[in-house]
Amino acid sequence: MPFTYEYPRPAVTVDCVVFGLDQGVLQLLLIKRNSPPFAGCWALPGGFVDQNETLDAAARRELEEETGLREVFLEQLFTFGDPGRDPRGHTVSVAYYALVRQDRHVPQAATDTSDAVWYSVAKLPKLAFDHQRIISTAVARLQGKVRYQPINFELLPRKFTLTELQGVYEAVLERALDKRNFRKKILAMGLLAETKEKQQGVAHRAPQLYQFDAAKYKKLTKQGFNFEL
Amino acid sequence: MPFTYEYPRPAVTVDCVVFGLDQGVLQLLLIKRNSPPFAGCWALPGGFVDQNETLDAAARRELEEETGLREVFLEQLFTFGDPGRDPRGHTVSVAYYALVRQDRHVPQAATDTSDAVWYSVAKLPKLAFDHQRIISTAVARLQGKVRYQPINFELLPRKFTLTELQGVYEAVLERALDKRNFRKKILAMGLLAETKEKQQGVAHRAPQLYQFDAAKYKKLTKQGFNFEL
DNA sequence: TCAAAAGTGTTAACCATACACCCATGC
DNA sequence: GCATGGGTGTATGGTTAACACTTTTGA
Repeated sequence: MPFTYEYPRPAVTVDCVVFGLDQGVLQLLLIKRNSPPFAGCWALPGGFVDQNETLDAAARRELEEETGLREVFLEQLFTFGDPGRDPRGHTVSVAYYALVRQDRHVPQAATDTSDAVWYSVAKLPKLAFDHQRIISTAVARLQGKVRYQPINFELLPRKFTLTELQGVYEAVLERALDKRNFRKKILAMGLLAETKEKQQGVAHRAPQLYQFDAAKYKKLTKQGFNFEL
Repeated sequence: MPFTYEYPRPAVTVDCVVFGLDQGVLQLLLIKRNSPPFAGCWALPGGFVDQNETLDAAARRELEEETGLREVFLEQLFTFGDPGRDPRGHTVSVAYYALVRQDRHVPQAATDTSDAVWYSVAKLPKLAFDHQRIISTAVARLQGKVRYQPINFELLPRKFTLTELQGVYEAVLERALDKRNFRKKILAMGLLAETKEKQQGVAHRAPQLYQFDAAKYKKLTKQGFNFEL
């Protein structure tokens, strides 16, 4: 069933840069393309925006369809619309980035069409379209955002150790941080609540588990509090 | 001449939030709409993206067509795509924000169709579509960006006094800054070059005029320098 | 008892803030 | 000579950065 308009329209798609963490290494979820263009290449999960669908909804739908992931942290990144970026014709892509908790990682191998695979951000394969550029934009955004918004928690399980948290910052920022200073600072903010649990089954002193207190963060933010590194 | 596609496509537009400065007050450039929907309402300059046109090019083209402004600072802001935002049908708008130098301000009253008028950001009229929301997003972005990128210079003439520059920061951030600390900090960065000129014809000590040294900024940035407030 | 990571304080350098008076100019 | 904004320095408190050893646990 064809759709006709008085003026030409570019196609509108969404693409998702999905960040995850494995063994303290920043990973990205990619999809193997089965059909042209770029058949056999790796690409970001994404697809066309449906009629009367919000952009956020389209991104979430495509993410679930292609990777099985849902209820993740998702934010709009940037819109890419260079005419040459898709050989099939003028396509405007609204890019999103997502952060996936470590314990939800597993991309249901089940999803019919596609193999979704985690790749270390440091060693990405050749990518379809301008997806390499989208990823670079996403990494830069994440590095910037992490300094003034507590979003790194979205990459860890609900309960985590301070060392794990520090590891996320180090993975994202690509530099080492001082352990004592990091703990001092992050605890001084009062956004972490100790749980009564300690990590089990490690061959060394069992570390304390903490939880991020989102309600407290919201409250402090309203009072003009500023999260900083 | 109709254009036909296999699947429905939203229309794609660009909208520009144009910031200017008048007597130290932050202003916005708005267009009076002549035709429905929202005839008689004020709106952001903008329009449809042409076939095989980049988004940036579309934004610049619309800006020039509707306001006569060209060669301004222009950056992508955010993309708004809620299905209800345009009563004519599903329309995705890629919003941009622009900063206009004070000495280029004058929106050629000449541009045929439209009256473009500067409004103080503090006292905006009722706006068409979701343009109020786009503007709020732009103001928030500008306030954030100004702290870590030297973009405020784009709102001043090429040569300006430190008091003028401080005024821009105060207008954008909506709070007073300490004169001595501001000067110390901004001069310490070494991004301002004294010119040999002083401001003329003022009924008090003639202030020194400065210029922003973009080349130096670029060089320092490459070396890892970080502009901060 | 060894290996492995957890946890913990102090000091010194730097940076941010607060604050008030004299200066040059045009009218 | 007066009104107007331009221009300048210091002291204090707070923040960041650098740095090493003891503790707990499981194997």
